[in-house]
Amino acid sequence: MPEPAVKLRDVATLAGVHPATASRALNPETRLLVSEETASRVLAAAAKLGYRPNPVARSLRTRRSHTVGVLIPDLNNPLFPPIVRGLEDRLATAGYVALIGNTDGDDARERKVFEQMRARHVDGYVLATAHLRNPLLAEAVRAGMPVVLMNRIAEDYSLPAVTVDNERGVKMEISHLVSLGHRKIACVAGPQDVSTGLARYRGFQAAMAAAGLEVPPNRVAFARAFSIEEGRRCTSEILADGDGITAIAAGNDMLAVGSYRALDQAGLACPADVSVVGFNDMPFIDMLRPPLTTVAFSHYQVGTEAAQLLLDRLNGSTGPVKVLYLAPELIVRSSTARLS
Amino acid sequence: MPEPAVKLRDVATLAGVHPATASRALNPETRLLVSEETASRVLAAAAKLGYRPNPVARSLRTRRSHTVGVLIPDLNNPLFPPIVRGLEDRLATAGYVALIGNTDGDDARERKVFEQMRARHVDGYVLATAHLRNPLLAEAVRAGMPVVLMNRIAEDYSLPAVTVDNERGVKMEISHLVSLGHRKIACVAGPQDVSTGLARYRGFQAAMAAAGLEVPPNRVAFARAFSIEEGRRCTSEILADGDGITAIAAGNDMLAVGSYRALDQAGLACPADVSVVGFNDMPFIDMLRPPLTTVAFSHYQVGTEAAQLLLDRLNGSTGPVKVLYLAPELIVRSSTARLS
DNA sequence: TTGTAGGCGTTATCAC
DNA sequence: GTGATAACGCCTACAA
Repeated sequence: MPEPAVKLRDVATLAGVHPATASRALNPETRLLVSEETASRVLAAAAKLGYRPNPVARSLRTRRSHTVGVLIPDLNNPLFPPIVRGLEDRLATAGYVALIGNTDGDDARERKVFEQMRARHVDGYVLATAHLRNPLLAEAVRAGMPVVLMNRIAEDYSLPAVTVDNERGVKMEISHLVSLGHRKIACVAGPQDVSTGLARYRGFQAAMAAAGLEVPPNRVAFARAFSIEEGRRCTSEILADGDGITAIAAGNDMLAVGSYRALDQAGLACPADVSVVGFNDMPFIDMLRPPLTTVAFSHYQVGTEAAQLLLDRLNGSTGPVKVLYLAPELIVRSSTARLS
Repeated sequence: MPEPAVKLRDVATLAGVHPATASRALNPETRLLVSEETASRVLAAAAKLGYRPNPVARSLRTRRSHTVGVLIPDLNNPLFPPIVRGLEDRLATAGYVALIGNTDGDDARERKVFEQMRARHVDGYVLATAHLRNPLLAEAVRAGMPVVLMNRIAEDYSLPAVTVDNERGVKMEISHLVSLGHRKIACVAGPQDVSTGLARYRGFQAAMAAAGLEVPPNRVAFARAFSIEEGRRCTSEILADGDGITAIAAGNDMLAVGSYRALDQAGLACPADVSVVGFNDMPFIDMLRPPLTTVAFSHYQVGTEAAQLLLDRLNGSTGPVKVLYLAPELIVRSSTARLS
């Protein structure tokens, strides 16, 4: 007995009005078109019957699904759950739901998911997939779909976006290391075809230059992915060079964990021999030994702000494109120590 | 220019057939009702125009949204991302998408999310919310909605479910500890109004009894939540009793981390003084110091199996209710050591 | 202020 | 095998 499902007509009948009138009474936007008395009669009838508008029929009519597509590389990356929650929570307050799609950093898969979402008539997209050049962007914009970027920005500032200020975050880390006496600071940079990888590497170079410090090429290594293994590999390479570095700035926390591994393997202690900093302050990273010094920002807020930016577009706001930079915060833990 | 959107009628026109015929040709289920020749003509026309069926219209007509509601306590719990991915991946192969709802363990919020999903006409539910007694279940079943449980089972086996064999997992841990010479084993149990908390506590008592070991009440503490802080509190209580325990079986990995903290505070070393085991083998738990001995199972598979169970129901399968117990695996790391 | 009528795009049920 | 027709539930010009 899958419940008869009460529809608008039933409400109208019970209230003794025409369905059209009931529709107007039920919709806050049009309620003022109806006499207060009938309106309350309709509302009462609806409540009594437990009426729930059929969103499918409504969507067919209004051509809005109240659904947004969210593309992320991988939900298993601990960075994303809080972001997604922020998104969903904020979207929910406006009656929207999120369709989550994982791309695994694979362009083909990304396109497929994108198309499936389009087929489902999502009203807009939130993209957190990080590859810098991406034809999807142009395509979505051309199709008139509202798009918001997360954790990356469009090179030409042509799209609304929310991201942490990566450059500033790295600068805070380098200042911290320098204040501890470190001079020979290495960089385990993230992939350079990814927005965050590039921005943080640039930030590193800028911060070092600002501190008047040299960065010989043998103190920089580029990871092919934000993974522990790549962090380990890059760090090992740098250590093998025998340049006597005393600190490592990793492109994110995962790479920093890889640095831990490499130091272990090389018989070096953190922070006694080498200090390490990460980026992101991802969940549980404070449980490591030693707890990692890193840059934090509100992941949840990235989600809520991105949702808000999209909702603004969805509501027809047509103002200038907003790009939000969230403030980074240096979290000093025990992976950094004064140079002795 | 939000693209004119090609519809069925356009395809029909181009193929020179009636929309109804085009519909039949396009739908694999009904294609055999149409001559092969016209079918291919329609298909060609559709391809040429880039036709995408409007799922909203289709849903209105067929009364199936190809959408399922997934209720979980909190996406930020690292256990869930892999489960959700398993779900989504499997559902996607059948053309379904998941709507994720976080309940935060709050019954009121759970009901709200449940209702919102119902309003969106989800075709079924996957519930991973853990509270044992839950009126939602009866309600959903009464409404004729397919429901599958994850990480818990219905007490009377009345609903399809996927879960790890908690009792067996705990038994493996206790056997492991006993084989290392431990006898005074404490239990930091999870909340008893939660399926996994209860099952693992029962498993603990059963395993201890089977090993012929006593469990005085002062060696058991019940956490009010699966949190680090509760694990710390419970462990501290047990330690304060001065009973000289040599091992702790925690209700899950978070509680085990709390045990680490409490041991630290008490000036005890793990595993030198006290061995600790967790449950779940959650992501990144192997990065702790010391790496945690725990019980693993495929989280991803929990998701895929649950999805499959639901799809079976959705496809009208009406066989007996299946309850799947995934095999647990003991992962021995460095938090357990031979009693010296 | 309220009723009428038509249509959103698709599919199910008839006829032919 | 194919075409015609109606209906899924709702919204919105337009008319009254």
